[in-house]
Amino acid sequence: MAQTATRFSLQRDRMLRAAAHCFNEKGYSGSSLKDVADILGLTDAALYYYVKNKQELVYLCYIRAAELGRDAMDRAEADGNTGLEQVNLYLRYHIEYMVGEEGPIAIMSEIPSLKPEHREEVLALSRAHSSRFEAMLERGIADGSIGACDVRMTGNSIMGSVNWIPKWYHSDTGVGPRVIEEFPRILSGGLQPGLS
Amino acid sequence: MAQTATRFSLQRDRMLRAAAHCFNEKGYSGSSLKDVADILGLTDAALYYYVKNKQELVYLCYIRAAELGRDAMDRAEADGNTGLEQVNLYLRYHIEYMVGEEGPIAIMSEIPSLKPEHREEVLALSRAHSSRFEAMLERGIADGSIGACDVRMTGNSIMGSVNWIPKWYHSDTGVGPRVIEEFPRILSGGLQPGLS
DNA sequence: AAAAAATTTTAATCTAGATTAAAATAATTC
DNA sequence: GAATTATTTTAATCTAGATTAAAATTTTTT
Repeated sequence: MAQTATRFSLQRDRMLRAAAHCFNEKGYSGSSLKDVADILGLTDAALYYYVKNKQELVYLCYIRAAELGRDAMDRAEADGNTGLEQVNLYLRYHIEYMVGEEGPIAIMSEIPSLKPEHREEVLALSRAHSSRFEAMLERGIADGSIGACDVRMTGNSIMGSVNWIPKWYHSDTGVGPRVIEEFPRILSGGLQPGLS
Repeated sequence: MAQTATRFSLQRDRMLRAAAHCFNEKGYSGSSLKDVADILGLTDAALYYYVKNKQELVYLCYIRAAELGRDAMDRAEADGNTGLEQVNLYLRYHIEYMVGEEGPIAIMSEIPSLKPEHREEVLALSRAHSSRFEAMLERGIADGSIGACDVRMTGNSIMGSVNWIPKWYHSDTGVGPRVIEEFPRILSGGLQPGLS
C-alpha cells in the first residue's frame, strides 16, 4: 500500500496529517502555513520543500483522504457478505482511519476552491466513492438486508454524517474511540425502539 | 419574529444569504467580498455599509443560522407529541429553512476562526442547540418512541448529517426538495428492512 | 572525515484581497 | 423641489500571509 517509506515521504505524510488537523479545525483560510509548520516544529518556508504551494497542500490532503476512503471501501467489500454488513464494515473501517493513527483525515469541504484540474480530479474520486457506497446500499436492498430506500439521498445523508465526525471528535473530550462501535449502529439502525 | 423590516435590514438579510451561499460553496477564505457583492449587484466596498468587516459577516451568518435552527426546534417542540415526532418535525422544519426561501443557511464550519467573543457566543448557541436536540432524544427514549441509545453520539451523528446538506443540495441538480420528506425518515428510520 | 546531497532557516519580496476616506448618486423628508 | 439623509462607488492604502532565493545546517555517502 505505502510506497517504500523514505525520510521524505514520511515527513510529507506527517505534514499532510498536520495540515488536515489545521484545516479541519480552522478551515483552509483560517490556517496559515505557519500554523501547520508549528505543529511539525518547522518554519513555514520549510514546507515548500515538500509541496509547491498551499493549494497543492490541500489538494494532497484531499487525495490522501480519498485514498483512505477507498481503502476502507475495498476492505469492506472484501470482508462483508450482505450489503448491510458491507455498509457497517465500511463505516467502521473509515472511522477507524479517522480517529486512529492515520488520522486526522481532511474534510473535503473546499473542493470548489481548488484549481480546475485538481478540482476535477478530486471531484471524480469523490463521486466514485459515493457511487460505490450507493452500490453497496443497492446490494443490500437486493439481498434483503437493507429496506427499500432512495440510495442517492440515503448515501448523501450517511456520508454527511461521516464527513462531519472530525468536527466534533477530539480524542481528548469525553467522546473517545467508542465512536467506532456506536456510529455504524446509529446510522444503520436508526432510532426505532425494540431492535437493538 | 422579524423586527420591523426596514430597507436596511432587508438588504442586510439578502447580504447574509448571499454570503452563506458563497461560504458554503467555497469556504470562508475562498470567498472574497467581491464574490458576495457580485451576487447582490454591488461593489465590495458597499458591504461595509452593512457590516464592520468580513469577520463580522461570518459571525452574523452564524447567528442567523443559530436563530433559524432554534426556531425550527421551538416549532417542533410545540407541534410534536412524542420525542420521535418532535425529532422528525425538527428535522423537517430545519431542512425546510435550508432549502426554501430563507436559505441558504451558513454551515458553521469555521467557528474556531472567529474572534474570541464572537466565538464564545456562537459556540454557546451551538451547544445549546445540541443540548436541546439531545433532550428531545431522551424524551423519546422515556416515552418509548425512540430506542435506547447514546444521545450524545446519536445527536452528533444526526446533526452532522443535517449540517452537511448544503454541501450536496442544490435546487438545480436532480435532488430537489424531496429532501424535506425523505431526510427525516432516513435518519430516524435507519436501514432496516420491513419497517417502512 | 571530506564531499555530496538533503533539509531547514533567514531574510526579503510580492500579492490578493480587505479596508478606508472622500466623492457621487439615490431616496426621503419637509 | 430644496435640503437632508441614506446608499453606493471610485480610487487609494494597508496588511497578513504566501512565496522565493540564497545561505546555513544537517544527514548520508564514500
